[in-house]
Amino acid sequence: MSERLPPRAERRRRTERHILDAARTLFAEVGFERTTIRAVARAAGVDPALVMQYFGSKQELFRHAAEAAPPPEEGLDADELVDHLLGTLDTKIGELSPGSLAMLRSMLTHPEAGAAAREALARQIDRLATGIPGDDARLRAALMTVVMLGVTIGHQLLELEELRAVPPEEIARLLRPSLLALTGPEVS
Amino acid sequence: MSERLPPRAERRRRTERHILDAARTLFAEVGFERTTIRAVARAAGVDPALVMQYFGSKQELFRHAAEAAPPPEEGLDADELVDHLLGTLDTKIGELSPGSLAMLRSMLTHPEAGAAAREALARQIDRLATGIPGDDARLRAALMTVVMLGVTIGHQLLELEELRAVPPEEIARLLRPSLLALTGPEVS
DNA sequence: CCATTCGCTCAACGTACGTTGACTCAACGA
DNA sequence: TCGTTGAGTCAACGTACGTTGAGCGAATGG
Repeated sequence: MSERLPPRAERRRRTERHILDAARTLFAEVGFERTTIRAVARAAGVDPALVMQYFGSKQELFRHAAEAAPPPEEGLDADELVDHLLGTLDTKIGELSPGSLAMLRSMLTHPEAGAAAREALARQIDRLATGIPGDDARLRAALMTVVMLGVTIGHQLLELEELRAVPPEEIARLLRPSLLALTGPEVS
Repeated sequence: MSERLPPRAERRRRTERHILDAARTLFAEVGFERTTIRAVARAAGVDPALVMQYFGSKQELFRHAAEAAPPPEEGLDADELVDHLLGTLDTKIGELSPGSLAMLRSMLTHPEAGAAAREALARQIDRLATGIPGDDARLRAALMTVVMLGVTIGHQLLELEELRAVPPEEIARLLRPSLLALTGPEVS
C-alpha cells in the first residue's frame, strides 16, 4: 500500500527539504542578512544555483523557511489564558522550532519578516483580548504577549544564563502571578 | 572665559559628532549589517574614507556609536526597584536614545554587539538582584529585566499599536502589579 | 612668510554577494 | 528504443561592500 515515490520526485522533495532545513537553521542562527545563499547551499550539499532555481530569490526562500507560525489559541477565560501561555514556555524555551526562531531573529532586522511577525502577534493579541474583561483588554493582552516575547528573547537570543540554568517549570511558577496580575482589573 | 576652540579642532569635533549621530540613527533604524559606511558618510555629509580614518573600521564605529549605556541603578528595596524600572519606561518608550536602540536592534543580529548587550543586561540583573530577597533573586531579577525588554521591543521595534496608542503612564500602571509579583516570594 | 600639519576627498582595490544562462546526465513516458 | 523532461552543476555577470593610499588645500605655528 505504501506508494513508493518514484526516485525523481522523491529526490526532488528530499533536496528541497534539505535546503529548507539548512535555511531555517542559518536564518535562526545568524539572521536574514548574514545568511547567504551560498552557505545554505553548502549546508544542504547542493549548488547555490539550485536554491535559486527552487525558490526564486533569497526573499522567497526566507518566506518558505519562516512558514508554519504557531496557531493562536481559542477563547478561554483569564486564568486559562495564563495557563496556556505558560504552557507554551516549554516550546518557546525548550526547543523553539527553527522556523519560529528564524522569524523571531530576522523580524527584528528584516522589514518584510517584521511585517509577518507583527501580524502573527496581532492575531495572538486579538485572541488573548477576548478572554480578558475590561476596556483595556487589548492593551493588557499586548503586555502579556510582549512579556512572553521578552522571556523568549532573553532565553533564546540573548541566552541569559539565569534563565537557562532553571527548568521551564520554575520560570512558569515565577511568571504565573505576574501574568495573572496583567489579566485582572484590580480592585483599586 | 569661553575658550573659543580653534577652528581646526572644532571642525574635527563637529564632523566626528555628525558621523556618530548618523551612525547611531542608521544602526538603530536598520541594524548593523544593513548599515553601510557609505550611507553613514552620506548622511553625515562626508566622504566614506573619512569615517574609516576616524574610527578605523565599521566594528569600531559601532562600538563608539553604541557607547553610553544607561547606568544601572543603586541598591534599593523591592518596591523602589519596581518604581525605578517603571520610571525608565519613559525613556525606553518615549524616545529611546539612539545609542540604546542601535544596540537593542543590532545585538540581535551582530555577535559582538550581542556580547556587549549581554554584559549590560547582566549588570542590570546583578543590581536588581541585590534588592530582592530569597535565593532565586537572580532569576527573578532576570525575569523583570526581560519583561522590560519585551515591552521595549514590542513598542520600539515591533511598533505594536496597542502599546503605542497609550501614554507610558498607562503602561506603567498596568505593569506595576506584574513586576511586583516578580519581586515578592509569595506566601504559598 | 614658509614649511608643516591635518581635515578631508578621490579613485581604486579585492572580496563576497544574489542571480543568471548554458550545460550534463540520469530518469522518464511512449 | 529514443526523444524529452527535469534535477543538479558550472562558470560567470553585475553590484555593493569595507577598506586603502595618494593627494589637495586650508589652517597652523614658528
